[in-house]
Amino acid sequence: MPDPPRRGRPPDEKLAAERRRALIEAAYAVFAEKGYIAAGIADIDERLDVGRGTFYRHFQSKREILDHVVDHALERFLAAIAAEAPPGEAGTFDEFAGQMRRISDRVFAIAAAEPGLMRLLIFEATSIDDALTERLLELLDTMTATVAAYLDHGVRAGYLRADLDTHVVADALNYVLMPAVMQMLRGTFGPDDRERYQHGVMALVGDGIRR
Amino acid sequence: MPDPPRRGRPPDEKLAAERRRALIEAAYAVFAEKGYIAAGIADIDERLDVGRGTFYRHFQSKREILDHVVDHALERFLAAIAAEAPPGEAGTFDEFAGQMRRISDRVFAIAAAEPGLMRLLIFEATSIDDALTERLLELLDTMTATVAAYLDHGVRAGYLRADLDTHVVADALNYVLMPAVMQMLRGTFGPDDRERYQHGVMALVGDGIRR
Amino acid sequence: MPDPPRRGRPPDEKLAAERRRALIEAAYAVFAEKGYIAAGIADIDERLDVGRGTFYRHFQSKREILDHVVDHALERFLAAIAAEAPPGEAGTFDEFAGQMRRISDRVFAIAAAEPGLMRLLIFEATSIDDALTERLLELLDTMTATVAAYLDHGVRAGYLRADLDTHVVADALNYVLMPAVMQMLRGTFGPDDRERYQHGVMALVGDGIRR
Amino acid sequence: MPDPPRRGRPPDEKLAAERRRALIEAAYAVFAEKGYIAAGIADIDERLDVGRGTFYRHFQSKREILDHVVDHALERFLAAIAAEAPPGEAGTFDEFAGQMRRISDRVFAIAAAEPGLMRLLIFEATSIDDALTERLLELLDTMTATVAAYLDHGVRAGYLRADLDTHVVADALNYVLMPAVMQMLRGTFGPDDRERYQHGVMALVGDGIRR
DNA sequence: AATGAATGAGAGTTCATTCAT
DNA sequence: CATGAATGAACTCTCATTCAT
Repeated sequence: MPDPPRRGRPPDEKLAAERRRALIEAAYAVFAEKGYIAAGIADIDERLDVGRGTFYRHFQSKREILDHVVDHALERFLAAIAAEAPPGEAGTFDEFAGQMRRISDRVFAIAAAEPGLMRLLIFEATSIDDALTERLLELLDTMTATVAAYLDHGVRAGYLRADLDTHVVADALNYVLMPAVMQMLRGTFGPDDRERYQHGVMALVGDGIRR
Repeated sequence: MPDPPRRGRPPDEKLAAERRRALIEAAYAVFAEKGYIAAGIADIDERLDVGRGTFYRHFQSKREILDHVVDHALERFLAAIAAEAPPGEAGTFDEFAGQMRRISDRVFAIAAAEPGLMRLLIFEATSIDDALTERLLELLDTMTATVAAYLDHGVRAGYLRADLDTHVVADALNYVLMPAVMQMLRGTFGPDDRERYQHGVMALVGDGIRR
Repeated sequence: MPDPPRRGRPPDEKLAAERRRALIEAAYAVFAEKGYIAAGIADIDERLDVGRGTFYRHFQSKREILDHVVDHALERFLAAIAAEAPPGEAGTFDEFAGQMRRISDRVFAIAAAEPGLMRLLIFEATSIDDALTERLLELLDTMTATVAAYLDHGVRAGYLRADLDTHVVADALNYVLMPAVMQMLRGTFGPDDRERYQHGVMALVGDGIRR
Repeated sequence: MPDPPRRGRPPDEKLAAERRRALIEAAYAVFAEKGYIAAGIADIDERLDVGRGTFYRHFQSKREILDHVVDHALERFLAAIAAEAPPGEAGTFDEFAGQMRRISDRVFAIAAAEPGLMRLLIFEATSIDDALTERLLELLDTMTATVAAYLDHGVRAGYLRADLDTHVVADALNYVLMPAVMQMLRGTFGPDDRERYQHGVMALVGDGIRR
């Protein structure tokens, strides 16, 4: 005999998941707009026009939903990096430069689309929690390690200088994105500026790392 | 008609100015330690052992004193840069490199001495206020403009590449300090790391900008 | 006109009654474990693995089911007393003492088996409601009246002192159980203590009431 | 030179102490009326017509002020006992009986004056906190130990039975007050009832413990 | 001029109860 | 008839700010 048909309204897990998603989205929007600390649970509820307690059906606390918002964001960054072909694909410096270019394009695209998210991640995280700060720093470490892997391959393949301190260079390359990101937050950074910026950095760094 | 002569003991303006200074200093220490948001007016008052209301005799709000604290901090950064000999002094690339090195030494020294201040400026400012964010970004602009002036001189003097996009390079140079600053905030960045970092960056960038 | 014959499956009254019973039992367990105030409707529902709303199909409020839980408990106490042979059965003081002993044994047994229930009845009831307090006090009155009936019989039968204030003595006898009950709630009252306690009380009171 | 005169409004510790006292009193009244759990901080504030935050200037939490309310109450009980002449003063059974009588008079007086307090202590304490329950049980232990000391003296002095289990009897004597206290909470226990009760208990117990 | 007691809006969170499905 | 998602009032507690002294 199969499971007896359960009485009543089925738990509709899709609905619950959808609510969670909607709440995370609303929280993301509110956090991005006002900042995590200034934002209130009420702002999130009002954005969805739900009651005060609904939030707490789905998340234990304000702090918890922040983790989900951050998860969401980190996944996007990691995807932006992982979408690129692996280091081994590049046989020449120009191919390598193309890889770097595409990764930075994707990061820029995220920053352009979601400046509030960047602010939340880069600037507010450290005010909130050691755990959160640590997660963010781990993301940066991951990005550094990824770029370092591309550099290491370049050294082995012979198109980058043998004496590169690849870890330092990778760190610097990552952070070199920051002035552009910060100018995006100001709203004074259009596609032309971005083009100019990427080109300038490559011209600057290119000779420094090329063999 | 001039102000009528005031009766009684004149309000001691020097004393009031001193109080203000002391309050700003205390606020500086408290904000650096706990962060602006987590800090309370009470913390500031207690540090000076004055009553709760005294604060409001000298400042209109918590937000107002933050401006003065930030003034204080920005001055230090600007002084760190201004202390260096003007661009015109450097006649060779090596002299220029020495200038850059000394500026970055001073910035590192501030960051090492006052990590809380860095956190406040870099990470918390944007959570608080658009006006404050704007001020911070202006500081970055000033730093960029300053470094760009050194670069422009180098181009004119002939020891830097003629085709440098000096503004972009200056931006990037400034932000290249950031990974180091962030690692300082984590407490995982000793003097050796700093030496290695500065050296690595210079090796990387040197060839890129030198003529 | 009689009720028109209902269409469809008749509401299964037996099933509904069973649900009620199960809910009361679950509430009993939950209230005994966590206390009425700390307990939530959710705890009751979860214990039966039913939905949140089911509770409200059978009871109007948290307060209402408490009445039923208390009913249940009071019945057990009354049964503990009623199980004893009626006063008329005892012809001698020793027989009377045996009756008292057996009644107190039964009350102790309930307390030992269900300390949470005792806590609910004795200590929490009065925090909740005047109506509930009143019901509890009526139980005590009933117990007093029952014991007084045993005493009255003993006076008439001649084995107890003629000048006993039977109501006062009955009251006192009931409450003399309390120190033991309270020590049970503390967990510092084993069977030996109970034996010693009952024996001590009987030695104390025996001479006071015996003719 | 003496301490320089401090500027500003002096801390006026008397005022603060008075506020504390007033708050404890208000809390006592509110807790006695509605019970600790049902009472809100707002009730206390409104009773004194002060703002919401004033409470928290003087007490860290709702739980903390309860401790002070309970302190207050326990002191009264201990004073009621300590006011009696020490055990050694009684040379005869009648003098001993007088001592017991006066102690119980004082306890009754407290219960009559403050039924809500009794309810709070006896009935609600155990719902709140293990720490509070423990404190209450310690009070009961103290009362038991005190009465046991009177009994022990009586045994040594020869006017009480040599084979008394003094601890058990003391426990029972203490709790024998309870029916009266509970009836006071119902408001159905006037001075006559009390007289009758005390007399009845003494008649009952007197023969049981007297030599 | 300085004090610190007082304020009260607003925060995050809980939970008995309702009701669309 | 059962369900469980949704509700929202009420809770305890915080803290920037005010003001009588």
